[in-house]
Amino acid sequence: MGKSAVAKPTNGSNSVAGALRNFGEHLADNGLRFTSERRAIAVALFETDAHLEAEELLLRLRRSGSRVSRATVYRTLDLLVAARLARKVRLGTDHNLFEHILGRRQHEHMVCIGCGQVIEWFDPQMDRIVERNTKEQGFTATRYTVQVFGRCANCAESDS
Amino acid sequence: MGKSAVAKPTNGSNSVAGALRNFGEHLADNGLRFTSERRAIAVALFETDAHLEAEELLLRLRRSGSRVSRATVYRTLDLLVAARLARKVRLGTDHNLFEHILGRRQHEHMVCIGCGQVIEWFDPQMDRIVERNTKEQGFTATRYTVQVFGRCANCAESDS
DNA sequence: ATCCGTGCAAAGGCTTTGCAACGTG
DNA sequence: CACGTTGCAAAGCCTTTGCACGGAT
Repeated sequence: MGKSAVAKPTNGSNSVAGALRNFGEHLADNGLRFTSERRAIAVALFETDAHLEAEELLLRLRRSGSRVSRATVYRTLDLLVAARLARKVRLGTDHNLFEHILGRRQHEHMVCIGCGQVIEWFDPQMDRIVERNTKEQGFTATRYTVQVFGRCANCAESDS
Repeated sequence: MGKSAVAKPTNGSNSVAGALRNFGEHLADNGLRFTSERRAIAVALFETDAHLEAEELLLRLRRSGSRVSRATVYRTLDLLVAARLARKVRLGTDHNLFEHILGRRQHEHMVCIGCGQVIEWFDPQMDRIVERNTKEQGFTATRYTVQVFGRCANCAESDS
């Protein structure tokens, strides 16, 4: 398990530059090209800490003038995941969300079923629990995800 | 959180009868009918401890002579989930799996990316971790799920 | 030239839904 | 007779893919 990254400030503009460089290297290493479309998509994902669906990302790109296609968005997001610069997560809906992992440490999610808000959380004990239980089964874990559903403070309050 | 059920032997034929009764009550409470199709689908789900996709369930039903439609399978599975007799889970694929919860205690899953095997596990500390972290956020959790991906003992071994 | 990348539209795969026919209370 | 149910096929949705065109090496 535990590639528990060092805690870093979340997403400063300089780290975006670094991540772009990493993406470029990953592409080069695989004989792929760092096109303007790929760059635009990577930047759009890197510049937000939100969990975006492909469609929303496409929208943002279009609003900022990029004319990339939906297909390229999906293809590039897969590349970013392969490059370990992004994560694809499923939070109770029928579609995928993408989040970058620029200097963000490993974390899990809480999803408010009232307003949809997503809260990130991290507990150092999670690794231990997973490790203990997988070892017990002779299982070698490579990754795990936890999703908690419920109501956030605001929504719980407005439950009259 | 914690509706951590009492641990009971998994799925004896008598508990199936009980669950069918519960299902019938749930339907009656909501002005719905306990049809032969619904009964057949419930039984098919109750009699296995596996995690089934709707299609597989449909196949089993057809093999055993029931001529239910795919639509009815989906509709009934939703009813079973609403009745809290089944759970719908997503284990890394693009489709849902269903599992009954007859006297099964709360549990999480480990999925082998080699052979697809699903191992159930439970750790009493999970509840505490979730409780502690949600409380910290003023979040009221109603449920949570954990999925661990990796290789099972067999598959890890055959990694030459 | 070769090979990778893009856009578009079509195809895919799972799931839901509209609708007419059907059965029960 | 009313109303819930079912089956079928069609529609929906997100995501992937085939293909021809274009660009970079």
